[in-house]
Amino acid sequence: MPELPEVETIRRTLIEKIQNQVIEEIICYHPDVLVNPDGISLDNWLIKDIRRRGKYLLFDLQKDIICNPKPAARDYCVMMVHLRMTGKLLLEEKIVEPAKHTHVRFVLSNGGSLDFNDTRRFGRVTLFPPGQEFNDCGFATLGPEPLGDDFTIDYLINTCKRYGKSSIKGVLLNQKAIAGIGNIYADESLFRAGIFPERKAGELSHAKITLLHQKVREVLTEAIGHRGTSFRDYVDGLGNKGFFQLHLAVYQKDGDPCLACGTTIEKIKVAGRSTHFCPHCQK
DNA sequence: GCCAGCCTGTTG
DNA sequence: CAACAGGCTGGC
Repeated sequence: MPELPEVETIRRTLIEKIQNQVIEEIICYHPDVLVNPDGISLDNWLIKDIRRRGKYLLFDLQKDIICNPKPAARDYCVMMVHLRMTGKLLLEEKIVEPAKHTHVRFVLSNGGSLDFNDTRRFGRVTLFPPGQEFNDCGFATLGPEPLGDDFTIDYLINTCKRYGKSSIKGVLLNQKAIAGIGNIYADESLFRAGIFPERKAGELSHAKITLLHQKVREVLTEAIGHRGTSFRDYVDGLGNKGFFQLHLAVYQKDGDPCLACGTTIEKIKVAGRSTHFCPHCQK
């Protein structure tokens, strides 16, 4: 479900509320969802920081030891959360009965909890010893952050060359090429850049790639500004919806007139995903 | 590349 | 009832 702007919005809502809180206990209600191959302790972790990389959230945890001048490696860990399609992280102010699809609960020192809830159960919470999060191969092979300095026009030109036979939409969705773009923002970026989603990446002119680079950053930045897209069930860490669905041009707009030219928006399948585009504006 | 598979829920 | 859903992996 959530793409970069949604995951970033969740990160921001959570860090404000629970940085420096202690996870007193991690309770797992469904064994598949919490992955802990190193048998990391499930209690008394101080939340030092919450970072995002692509669609992953990384919680930097430190053992809550009051006077410990020489912390050992086992006093630190990284908790990686991937929400996949329907995952949510929801703060509860008090301890309540776990919801139907709450699979992992983080009991907090403020008397509440952070609940990992995921209807389709594709998402995962994985615990790693410090620095070992790269053992998750999806994480290890992530491309650059599209809003970061490494995502340059030259990088996108070279990446389009490297994945030249693949559709440009396939490149945008490929997490090894660029981290964090999903189906909504791929379609919206391609509309703004005027590129037909099935165009081979290798055929695009440098001018078009430059425009796409700009539009990818523009769409993601605007979407973060609107706190993400709540198309079906996305909510942030406080249960609030985003607003970027009010600014979508093509995603889920098939049958509607294009706001730019009036041509009917179409829906096709590209790179295995439903794809929305304007046949007049996108070539 | 594509496509099934992982899951449950919603929509047509 | 079938088709589809914001993601990703692994097997051809």
